[in-house]
Amino acid sequence: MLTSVDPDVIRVLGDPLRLQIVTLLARETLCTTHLVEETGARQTNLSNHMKVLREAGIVETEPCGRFTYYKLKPEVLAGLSEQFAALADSARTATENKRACP
Amino acid sequence: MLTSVDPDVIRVLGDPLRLQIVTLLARETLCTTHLVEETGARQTNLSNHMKVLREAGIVETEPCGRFTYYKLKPEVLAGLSEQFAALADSARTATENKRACP
DNA sequence: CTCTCACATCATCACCCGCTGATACCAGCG
DNA sequence: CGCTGGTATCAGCGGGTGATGATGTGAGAG
Repeated sequence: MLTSVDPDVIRVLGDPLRLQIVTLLARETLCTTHLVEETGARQTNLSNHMKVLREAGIVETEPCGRFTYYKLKPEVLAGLSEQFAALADSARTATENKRACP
Repeated sequence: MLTSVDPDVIRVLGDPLRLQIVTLLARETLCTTHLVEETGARQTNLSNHMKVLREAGIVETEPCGRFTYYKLKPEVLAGLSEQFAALADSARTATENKRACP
């Protein structure tokens, strides 16, 4: 399969702050306040990034009183892992598949 | 390990054109001319992206006469795959690790 | 030797994107 | 209820980034 990885998800994870958020969320479920403390970013900035992550389907929200908890969707990361593994696998055999010079 | 994935590599792969290039190179080793044909992008544009991919350590160049062949470095993709797998694994158990509301 | 082609580099421009401040919304609590 | 605090949304600004054209370099053909 010519499974090209979904560029959107990768682009979303390409931002350093968002990647930090994802790394934090991979350890524990956190709410916005915690993320503000951990990252040092402004709340409004965080909220923006969380929206991006939400729309990319990487995180889920879970309201708890007036707090909003975020947790990762492991299957998305697992999917990425698989797709990269497939690319790596394909790349290993591609070294010999050299198209002729024109 | 709190192996946060390298943001640089991911950001490089976040660009749709570069991801297309990587997908193509995962199938066969190609030179710039082939990539121009396949992607429809300008040569100078391609060369820019190839430079980015080269500096990110994702591809290797192999001169062949006056042509330059590019091939992927599978270990980079494999590393990404592992790191995402680790994140996904960690995320699966993180759902219960909910930090208390402040 | 010279000319041509493949490729890389440089400088420039325009545009997208993330950061910021202001503001609206919603849930508890008194 | 009204107030307070946590969160989301919106408009605007500035910097980073990708696309483009001109130019340089090096290898092979004639």
